[in-house]
Amino acid sequence: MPSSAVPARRVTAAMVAERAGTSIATVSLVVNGKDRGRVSAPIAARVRDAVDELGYVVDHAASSLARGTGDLVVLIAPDLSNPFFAEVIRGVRDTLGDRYQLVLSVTERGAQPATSDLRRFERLRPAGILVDAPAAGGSLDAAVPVVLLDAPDAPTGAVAVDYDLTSGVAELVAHLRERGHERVAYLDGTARVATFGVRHRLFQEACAAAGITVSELGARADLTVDAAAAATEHALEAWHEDGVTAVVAAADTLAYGVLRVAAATGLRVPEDLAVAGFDDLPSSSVTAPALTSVALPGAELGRAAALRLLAAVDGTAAEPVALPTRLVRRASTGG
Amino acid sequence: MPSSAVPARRVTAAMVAERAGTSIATVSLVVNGKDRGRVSAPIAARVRDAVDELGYVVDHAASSLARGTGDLVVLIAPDLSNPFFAEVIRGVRDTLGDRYQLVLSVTERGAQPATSDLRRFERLRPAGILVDAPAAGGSLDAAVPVVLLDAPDAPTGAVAVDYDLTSGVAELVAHLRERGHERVAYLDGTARVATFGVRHRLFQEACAAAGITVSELGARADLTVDAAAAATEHALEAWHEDGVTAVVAAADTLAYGVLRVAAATGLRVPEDLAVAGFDDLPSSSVTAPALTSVALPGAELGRAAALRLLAAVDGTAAEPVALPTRLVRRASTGG
DNA sequence: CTGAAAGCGCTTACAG
DNA sequence: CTGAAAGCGCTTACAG
Repeated sequence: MPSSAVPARRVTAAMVAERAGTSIATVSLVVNGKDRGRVSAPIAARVRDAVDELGYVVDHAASSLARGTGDLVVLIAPDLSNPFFAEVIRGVRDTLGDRYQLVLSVTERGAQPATSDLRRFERLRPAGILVDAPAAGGSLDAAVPVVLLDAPDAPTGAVAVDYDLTSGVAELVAHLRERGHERVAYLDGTARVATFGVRHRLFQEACAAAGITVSELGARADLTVDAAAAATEHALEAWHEDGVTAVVAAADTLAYGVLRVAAATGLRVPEDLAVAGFDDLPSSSVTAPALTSVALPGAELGRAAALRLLAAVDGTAAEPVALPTRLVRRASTGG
Repeated sequence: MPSSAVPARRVTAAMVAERAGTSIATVSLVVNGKDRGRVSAPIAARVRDAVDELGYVVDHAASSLARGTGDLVVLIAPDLSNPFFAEVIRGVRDTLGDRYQLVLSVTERGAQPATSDLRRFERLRPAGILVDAPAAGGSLDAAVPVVLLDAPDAPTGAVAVDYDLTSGVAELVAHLRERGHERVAYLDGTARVATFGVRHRLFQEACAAAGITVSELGARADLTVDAAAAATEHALEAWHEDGVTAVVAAADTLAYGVLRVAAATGLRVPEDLAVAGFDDLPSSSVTAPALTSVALPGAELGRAAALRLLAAVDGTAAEPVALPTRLVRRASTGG
């Protein structure tokens, strides 16, 4: 039989009640664990048996309609392909436990989560919504608890978890300084995400403080290796003429593009051009050469966000946080 | 105001009906586009105005309860962090259009989607479920249409879309043969996924046919760079003593681990050891050296799967497919 | 063309 | 301790 051709009959609470010789109300109490002191032990046992025998599962639509809210938690993110998110998801899931069911949603290619995405998911009556790297400036309130991840421009009062990039950036700039770089270029992302703005700004400030000049000849690209490679190809000669000896990219993925072009044009990394990124993706240890990067611990971000969502669901307040970051030195900057 | 502290009031069809001076039934017809010839133009217009003014959105729980099914499509996958999935997702989304809303679910770390995952999502009354790389042997029927992706062992009759790996593997083996390899090792994945079994088997068969010996000293690892590196470290010396000159990994991620260990131990790739993988991930063009890989076109897989799900939803039958694959030659095997 | 009403499958006071 | 009943917000015959 085709697995999709013979829809099994849906088992309802009424069927369970009939089999257990009791009422629907009692079934509901038992399956929701609200039977303590409300249902006698023998009846509860009969209900549980019937549930097992019939394979009953509470219908989500009916339940969340009656209750007003369900057990779904939605995580909206711009780009799940970034291995960084696997970590975030793991962190969220671990803290959510199995009282809640996590589902993910990716925005259209390149777009940041916006209010419209939130609206679309409010319909589902989720217990809460997590939004990663929301579009800058959008008002993101909803009829359900919302926690923002990596949203340094979140409006005051919004529940948000962020990275404190100052430590990581300071280490990066000190490292570049140590390696003798005096003139560097910055390869930014094109996405209008606040965290990119912060990375760029902090980097500029730290360079200024350390006496490093950031070349006017910055470039920007979509968050793909190909786009970054194209942007680099375009800018490389100008960088060289401008005396640039190092490129810092707003994300590891962008830095990969720089590495690819360097390899293709015979440029030695780090001797001719040092390269560094942000994220410290797993693959950054196997690029040619291995990539120096400001590590952004994804699982911790996910954990912190989930904790705050749970608090919001319970009506408890939670302080915003900023997680510390650090530099991972590798061959692309001479270790 | 905290974005999560002041839940906006939910707008219902009753509120829209009152504002438009009509009934709930009429509102339902209009918002669902079923008003042609059933609702007069002026009333329909008033309803639409009221919808806009109030920002009404049909409640998903109520709607799918009344209708029996909703507009959600669930994609269950073992590992979204693999950039391969970004492509699959893009393909699914593009063909689904916006009549359906796609949500994703990742299984617990390392686990393949199983029947229990299906059960959990049936509750949501989705229009259909897509399951990528399901656990081998599980019966995966559900009360909703299900399409399997990358499930070469799917029971007859199940709707599945797969890769035809024979062409890609044949090219890979011919390429290795051309480069003079006579003894190779295979680094398998540990996940009990059918597609891995197929890759391994086809590779062995093709090698046998081409007169290449596959070393008994195979290894296996979880689908992470770290795990693959550990497995490689463990096996490397034995491979060398066994006369192995090339390693083929069941996935690019695994091949990355081999590359890392090779680099760390001063082994030259491909001179001392050639390396190849499956997937052709975007980052495979920037590894050290760039990785030869059997390309598995993710977006096409997603598109094919979504098409078949739409057919199943409409009650139409659809033939299973096997998408063609090919080899991408790069430096890790001497191009 | 329009709306009152039944019903989707639950949960939760409420009365017994 | 137990169950009848109202209600969650829709959709869809059905009667007008």
